[in-house]
Amino acid sequence: MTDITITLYKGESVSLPTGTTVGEALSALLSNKQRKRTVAARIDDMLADFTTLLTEDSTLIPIQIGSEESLDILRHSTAHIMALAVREVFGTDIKIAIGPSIENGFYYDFLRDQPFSPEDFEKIEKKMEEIVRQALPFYRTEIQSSDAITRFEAEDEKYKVELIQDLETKSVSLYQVGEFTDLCRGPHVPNTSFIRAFKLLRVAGAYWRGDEKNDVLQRIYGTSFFDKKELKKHLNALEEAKKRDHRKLGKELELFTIQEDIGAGLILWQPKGAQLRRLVEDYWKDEHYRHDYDLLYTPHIARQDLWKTSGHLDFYSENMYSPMDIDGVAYQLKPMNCPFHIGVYTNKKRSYRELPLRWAELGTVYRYERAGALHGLLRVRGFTQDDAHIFCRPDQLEDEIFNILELNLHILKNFGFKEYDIYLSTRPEKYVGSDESWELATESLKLALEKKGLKFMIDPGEGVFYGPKIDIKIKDQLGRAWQCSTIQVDFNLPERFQLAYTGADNSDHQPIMIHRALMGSLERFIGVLIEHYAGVFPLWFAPVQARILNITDDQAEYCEKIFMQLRKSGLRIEKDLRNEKLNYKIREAQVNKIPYMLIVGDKEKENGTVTVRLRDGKNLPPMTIPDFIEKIEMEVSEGRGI
RNA sequence: GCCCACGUAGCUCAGUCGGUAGAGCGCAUCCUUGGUAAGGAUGAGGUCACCGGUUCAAUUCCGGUCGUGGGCUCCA
Repeated sequence: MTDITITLYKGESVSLPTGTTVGEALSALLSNKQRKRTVAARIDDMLADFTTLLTEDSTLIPIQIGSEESLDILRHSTAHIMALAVREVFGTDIKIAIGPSIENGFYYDFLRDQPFSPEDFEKIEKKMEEIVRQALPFYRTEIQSSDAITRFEAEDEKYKVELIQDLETKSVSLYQVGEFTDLCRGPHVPNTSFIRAFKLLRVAGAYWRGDEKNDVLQRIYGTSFFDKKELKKHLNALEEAKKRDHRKLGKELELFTIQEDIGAGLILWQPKGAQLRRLVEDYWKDEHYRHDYDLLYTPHIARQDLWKTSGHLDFYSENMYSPMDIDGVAYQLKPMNCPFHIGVYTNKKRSYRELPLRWAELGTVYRYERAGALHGLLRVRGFTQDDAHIFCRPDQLEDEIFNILELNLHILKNFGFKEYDIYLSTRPEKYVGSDESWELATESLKLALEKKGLKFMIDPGEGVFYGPKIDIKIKDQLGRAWQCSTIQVDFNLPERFQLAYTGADNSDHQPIMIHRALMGSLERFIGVLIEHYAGVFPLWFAPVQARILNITDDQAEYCEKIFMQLRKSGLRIEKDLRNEKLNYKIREAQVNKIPYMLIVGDKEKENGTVTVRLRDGKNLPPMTIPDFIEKIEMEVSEGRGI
């Protein structure tokens, strides 16, 4: 038998016989302690288990506990253990589909008539613990695809058969743990004892391969970690997310409500929420004006013919509401603002000298969303986009994109979002516009991103049919990503509406149109803001900035006076002069997350001051009303960043 | 839209194996005037989501509709 050289990445080498397993090689190369923390290895670009045979000189990168990859492997392995447990508890009549690791956990899809209940979860978890205790190894085998098909057909595992058929490979790998053998690419942890901390979280319906024409499967979600502390931390984070849920906080803080008799997906902004929204809107408008945009207002309905011209009736009608008849002419609610902005553009003949035109509007649109997709403020049927359209010349495109990115990040940063996932989506299979224009636009988007020094990923073929786009997902306090900003180049509408400007050569040219939204929609953005801040809004856009609390009725008159004084200065101020104890009033203001409590007793009344309590419990020394106003105004202008 | 679960007072929830319902918070009134996270008493609030069916009787059982939640799908 010949020897091969196995090298540890950035480490030493050993000479071992051909056919040595990865596990054996790692034992030779790593200390006992380190090997115990290793779950698999990377050989070149391939992931391998401990049982993988080494037949040529190789370099091993150990995958150790703590890395992203190790968690992926662990969770994938846990999914297998769950499937094994499910079949041990409920029998092999339950058919298995797929069970991958996902962000923060894993799932496995099963075909079973009855739904899984919480008691079932307990049984499955108990069985899983038993399996884990036995430290069962994962065995990998490679077999001919045809043999695998025969095998799974015999077991009546139709989903597995379908998967293998679609793979169209000669051979497939199988993993066996205990009595359970599954089609799987691997790798897995060496044995089940690595699975130390897991929990099944919920069950939900899912279609086989995500297609609603297929069988509905039951998907059990769970999560898994290498130690109990990490699991606990994760479960706490889930609890925290629940506490921050904008639907819950929206109700508690009286920001918005959705009512059954008004309609699903339609938001009613309550006074506090309306105030919050107004602040976001005003800030947005100010910033746009400062960045040389002009503001538009356009209607909510338009003649159906307009939507024919724009093409929305062809490619967007399933999202549009049925037409209404006005004097025998069909009108439809707008799902987008673009045709209206185009209407402003075509109002007169345009010269190359006036480009770029930057027009912004908080435009309310209505889109049909499937009932099951609706979700609080994040997915609704009527919403207001922070929309803008830029009409420019090709030579202006890159600068315009760059400027949009600047404004975009400036606004997001000011609202406290400092991390993003950025995607550049390129030409899809079906598209309109010339290849040269796609080339130019895609390149401009890319250059602008690079010039701004932004990291981005390319989503090949994921652009809209009318042009390439940049999508920005913002990361919130808990690290969750939300799709908000989008910048899209459009070759379609300028063509459909025959947009033109007169060039320096005195002939007509077609402008490039850019659609963009920074917050996406006010509804979604505010929903994300609520969760990001857990309802504890910074002073500059807190719906209520301060509340006056008197200690006894004796100070009521003085409180009324300073209330009006503060209100007139533009502060968002409330008063609580009820016949309640101070403790009680403080608690309530605290629960309402109000930034400042102005406490007024006899001392303050005599001195013409207020004592300021912050929502973190700290106290400021008594100050006069003008001093307090000045303090607030300073803090607000700092927050607004203008 | 599809699968599963759910819908009881303004809110959070309990309850009725079929005989029209309860708590806490909130609200109102009264007592209390108390300096940094809930003072006390009394009281008013419910077509038990809506529409049908079964039944002597339905909030409870059955069917449908609407809505909500977790997913699938889609997206601002």
